[in-house]
Amino acid sequence: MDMRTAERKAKEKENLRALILQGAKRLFLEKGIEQTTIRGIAEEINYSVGTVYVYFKDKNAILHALHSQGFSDLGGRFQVLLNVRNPMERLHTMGRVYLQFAAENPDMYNLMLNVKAPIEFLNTIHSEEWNEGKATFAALKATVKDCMDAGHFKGHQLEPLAFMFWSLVHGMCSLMVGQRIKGVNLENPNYIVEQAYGELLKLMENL
Amino acid sequence: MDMRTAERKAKEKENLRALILQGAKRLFLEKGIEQTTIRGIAEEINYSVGTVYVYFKDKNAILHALHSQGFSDLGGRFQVLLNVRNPMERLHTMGRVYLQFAAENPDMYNLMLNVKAPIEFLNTIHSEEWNEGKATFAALKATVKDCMDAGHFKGHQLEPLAFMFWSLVHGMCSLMVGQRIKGVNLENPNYIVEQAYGELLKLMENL
DNA sequence: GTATTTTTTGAACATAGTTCATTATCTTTG
DNA sequence: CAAAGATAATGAACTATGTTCAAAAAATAC
Repeated sequence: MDMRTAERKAKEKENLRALILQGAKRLFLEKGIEQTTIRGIAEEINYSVGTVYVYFKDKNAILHALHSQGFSDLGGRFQVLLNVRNPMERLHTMGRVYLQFAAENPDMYNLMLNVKAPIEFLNTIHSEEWNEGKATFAALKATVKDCMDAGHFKGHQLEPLAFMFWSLVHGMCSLMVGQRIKGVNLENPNYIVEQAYGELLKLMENL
Repeated sequence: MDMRTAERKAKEKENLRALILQGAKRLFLEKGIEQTTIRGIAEEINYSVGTVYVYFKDKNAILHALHSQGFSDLGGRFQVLLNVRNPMERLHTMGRVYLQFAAENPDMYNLMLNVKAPIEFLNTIHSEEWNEGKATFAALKATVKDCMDAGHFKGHQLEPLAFMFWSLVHGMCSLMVGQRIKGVNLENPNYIVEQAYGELLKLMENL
């Protein structure tokens, strides 16, 4: 095959893959994960069902790709942390950015951290590395390490401590996106996450 | 209809309802939520699909009933807390019991706190009260209140603080049952939850 | 311009949840 | 006890989904 032709074809392939993903994302954000069907995606971009399966092994592969985009978005938001010099303040801001991301993209957050599909996809192929999770947790660990290097959290262990912070913030997000907050009889359900995060900061004030 | 007959019929109805739930639970624990189908449940107990729909409005109703059983189980485990007099120790133990429950019943925990179905079921009917969640959170709040009455957590607010604890422990459980822990490159993934919980206790030592 | 390769197609299959007219069973009544 | 009436159980049928794959269409090579 001609060199230029091969190049162009590769590009077209990549474009169509991106188009499918774009359609999938549109449906996903608009109607949620349940209503995002292969037929729906195909129709959205005016291709046939079969074509979708040429570019993605199965539905899990599509959901994994969307989940990766979500982490990419989140990573972009973390860029603001580069401007925060004080490590403790950076840690606080990181939590706020994370919380805000989940609040603004509940379905996407759910896909990224709760839904089984993306992880199942990794298990069916052999590489099986959850790079998105690894990178995100590494960023958190790096920030906690900076805090410790600056003399905070004396007597604590880096990894378990970082995991604890992640769990705390993820727990709030998970309860939020899983709709387990309203219905639990809170005095002030709208602000509970902010208030609870404030309690954490209070706890950490002298550490 | 005869009084005795009506009574017996009511009992038979209740029995069949329980039988369906029992079959559903068996399938659910054995094969997970995806593989628990109405047809499977019907076959498991040697009834037809239609019968299942006589006793439950839809699949969400079944999943909601299972989710309630899960909370009932968890509530049973909390009984040990009655023997723990010191409120701070009671709070710690509560967290451990909760963590252990999730570790031993990952699919059930997922159904109780992450899966949409039980909440969707509540939304379709009108009562819409998430009693299980309310009761569980109330138990946590009561314990935190005892701690505060005993002079701990000065300067904190009860409800946000309790929500923070819940989020923290739930976050660990959620990452665990959502299989987001392995694959994140931890030094010691098997003990991370225990270690992280230990970090929390360390943080709380002087509060 | 024809042959070959690549890409796209959509009918067909398996499996879900759900409905409901029909059948079977049980209860009452004369 | 037998017929009529009420209640319970049934499973075929409908819709919708993920998935496959032989065939058609389009692009490329010769």
